[in-house]
Amino acid sequence: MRVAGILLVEDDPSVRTALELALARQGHSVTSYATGEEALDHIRSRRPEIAILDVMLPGIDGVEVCRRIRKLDQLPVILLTARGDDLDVVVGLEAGADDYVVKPVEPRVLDARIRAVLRRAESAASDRITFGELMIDRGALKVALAGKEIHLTPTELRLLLELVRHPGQVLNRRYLLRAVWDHTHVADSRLVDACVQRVRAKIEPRPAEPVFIHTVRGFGYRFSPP
Amino acid sequence: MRVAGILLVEDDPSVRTALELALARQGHSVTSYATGEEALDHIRSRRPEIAILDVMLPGIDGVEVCRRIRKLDQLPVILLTARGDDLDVVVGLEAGADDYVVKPVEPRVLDARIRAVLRRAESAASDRITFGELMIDRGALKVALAGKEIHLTPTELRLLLELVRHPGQVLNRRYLLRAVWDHTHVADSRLVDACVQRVRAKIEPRPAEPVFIHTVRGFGYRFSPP
DNA sequence: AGGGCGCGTCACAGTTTTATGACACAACCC
DNA sequence: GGGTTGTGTCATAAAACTGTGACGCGCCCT
Repeated sequence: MRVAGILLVEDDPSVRTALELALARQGHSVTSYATGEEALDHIRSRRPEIAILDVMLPGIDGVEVCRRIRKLDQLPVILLTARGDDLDVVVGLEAGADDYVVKPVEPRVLDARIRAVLRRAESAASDRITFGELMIDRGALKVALAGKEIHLTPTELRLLLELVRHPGQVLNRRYLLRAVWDHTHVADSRLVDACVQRVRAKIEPRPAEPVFIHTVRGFGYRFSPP
Repeated sequence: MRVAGILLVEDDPSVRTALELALARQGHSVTSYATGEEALDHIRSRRPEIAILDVMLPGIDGVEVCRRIRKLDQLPVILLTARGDDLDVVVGLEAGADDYVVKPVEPRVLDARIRAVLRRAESAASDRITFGELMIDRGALKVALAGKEIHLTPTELRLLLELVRHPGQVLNRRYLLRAVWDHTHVADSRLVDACVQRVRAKIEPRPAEPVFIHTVRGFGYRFSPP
């Protein structure tokens, strides 16, 4: 059975607990928060596969959380709302939600929706992408250079995927530490550098003059296709 | 739903019509041509968001069309080819294609590829500002003058970004020292001047008569676009 | 015109940042 | 248990960056 890391945001404690329990019973692993702020704070380190957001939240509402998630990520989002607020549906979908579920919801229905959204997201995102000679298959988690498959270790792969997710953008070490490792590390560390070197040694035809992962002195690293 | 203006080049009428229909059904707007010449003739006026090119074409083949498109534009390109011609893949990617799809292709798969390529192109193009000939990409931390990339050191870049953040405003040295450096430096030194000078040497076409960073005697410096 | 002052310029050595390879330890797999 | 692989840390080398201060010029004021 496919299992997903779910980020749940719901302010009503009884609803939250009930959903958490139901989803856990379906085999999902759930992390939940009562407010959008908390969720946004932790989204990078927890790296969920899908977010389920109540629309009515204290502080930042679910639609706004969705909008912000979309700015950072392709993360699929399902919005939860009380029955029959049509306006919400339009706003929610405009904010980039993948699906919309009306409360109260049967756990099995929610589970089906989650799987549908994940399947869709997967088929859209799992296609391999190519940057010149480099092919990355995010579905199969495989990397190939000039048609030859290359073995990357888990950490190396996470690092590469993180860089590739933001092509052309400079990502600093702190960000990478939080995104790829679990921010449980000291701030000053050459860890990122070391891992970048390892990835370069594998994917760069000439590691001393990298064409994919560029060093931006004083700031971080940037993945940009040749 | 996101909709794209697609330029399709395919010589086989039945395949062309089928693809056109399928893509239109996914919500895209499609313009199609049977030959590369026609496509290149019209590419400027139609301004598509993405090109889908069959590799085997009478006259100029798809790879060559791709190469020529790349000379004029950043336009994303997906190549279509018959199954299993590995050589084509390499040549195609060398010509600068963004992705490569083997015929026959499921419309949904092609659609997913299109969206993936567009998403990538979009996120790569964000966060830039231009002042006349000067282009500053804050995401990629790149600066270019008249299309030519210019290397700025970290401090130079931070200084330029700080100035650019307040276009038209005069920023004094004390402010700049605190914003760009770590206010751990002596207030009176030629530090800021020296750095401004270094930036000017790189971005000003005629450093003696600056058009971007102006000196305001007695107060500080002002960035104002020409 | 003369003086005062602010600014531009420059070279370079000390400092900071990154690359690289070695190594130790942990996790994992027979 | 013995070997293999993955990962974080460190030492060192190499490269790049930057502060400094002296000097000269030109602007501005009287």
